Amino acid sequence: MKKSAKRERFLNVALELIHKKGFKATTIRDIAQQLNFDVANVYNYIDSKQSLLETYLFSIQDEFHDSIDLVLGSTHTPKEKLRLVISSYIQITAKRPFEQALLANEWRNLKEPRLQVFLNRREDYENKVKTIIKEGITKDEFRKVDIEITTHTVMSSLRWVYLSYINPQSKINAEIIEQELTDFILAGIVKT
Amino acid sequence: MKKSAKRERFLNVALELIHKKGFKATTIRDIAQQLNFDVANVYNYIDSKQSLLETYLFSIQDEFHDSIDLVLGSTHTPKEKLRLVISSYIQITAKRPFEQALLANEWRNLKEPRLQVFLNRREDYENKVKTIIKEGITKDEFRKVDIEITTHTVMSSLRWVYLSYINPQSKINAEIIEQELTDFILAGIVKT
DNA sequence: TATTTACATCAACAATTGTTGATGTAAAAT
DNA sequence: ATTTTACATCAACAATTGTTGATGTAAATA
Repeated sequence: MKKSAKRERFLNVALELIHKKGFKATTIRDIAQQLNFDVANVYNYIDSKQSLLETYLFSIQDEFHDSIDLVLGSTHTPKEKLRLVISSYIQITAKRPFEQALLANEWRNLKEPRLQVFLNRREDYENKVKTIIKEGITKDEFRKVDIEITTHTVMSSLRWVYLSYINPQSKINAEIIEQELTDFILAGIVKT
Repeated sequence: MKKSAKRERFLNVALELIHKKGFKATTIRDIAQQLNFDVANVYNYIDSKQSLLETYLFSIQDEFHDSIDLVLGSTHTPKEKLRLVISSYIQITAKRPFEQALLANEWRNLKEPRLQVFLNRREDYENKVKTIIKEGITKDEFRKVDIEITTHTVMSSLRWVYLSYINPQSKINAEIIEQELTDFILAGIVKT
């Protein structure tokens, strides 16, 4: 699949539609209509409806991995590492809120064997966060929290953020999200 | 619709199936097959596929509202109120993890006008949490956090908990979830 | 200039979907 | 004893679905 301006537009329109209606509820005919062209023409842009979803999900998943790998490879303290992970997570979300929404809500619609690949990769990411938290506890920077629970909680705390970037009438100032969220999460973990 | 033992079983089997496959992906034929009876027989238990989803969602949504109303009507301090809300939220989740999963993932499949009712009611709940946080700030028990962001974060921190009650191979001890989560959330809010 | 490429339309398919009507039967209520 | 109720089966519907093959055209490439 090439990357032309037309294809770029196609992918964006389809993405917003899938976000709005949900993947299953969005038909190829819906996408075609939204773009004002024939149903069959959709297949000049994609191989299948499934592959379309895969494109979105694996692309943004890769970006998340790249960013956390950068942090993991650094020499910062655990506290600084966690702060950086939160920061980069929010930055990616700000840049690609719709794909992040799919990541949160539509991954179930993947089919095997790609679903398994996706889930393994997601677990990888969680394990990387876990590593940071473990290191923080070992180095006595973090309280002796339950690692499983804390990892889940940290991840979940971040998962709603895309909403404030998608919804234009959101009263939430996107700029202060990072500060507030970082404060909140670190307060729950860091030793005082 | 009556409440017989057979209907009870039907609702439970359908619920787990819908949770596992997703609402859209679960067909009436899937449900029938899982129960080992004919497709048409399903309609002796429900009016429509839609109404089935509504049954689950509004039922557990009501329970959440009842429990937070109890807390709001009490004379506790904001900190104690928040602790009670978290506690009752987790208890409901523990009792009805599959319905909680639908609440988190499948509400989009509701159709108008019921979708609007659901969303208004969900906003109501969030506003009730907001009220507690506001009160905590006013009474100087909580830090001067951003109310919108904090409410979202608190709610999101709780939304993953059903996983540990559904997944039997979860390494997470269900008993300590409440303690850890309460600690985490309060640490992010309470003034020290 | 000749040819490949990207984008577009039309018609049609096979499969899957939620739902209904007709009909039956055993148990419960009258 | 009779009638209603709860639960069950069978066959069939109309609508919607993802996808394909045949065909066209304008622009980019050779």
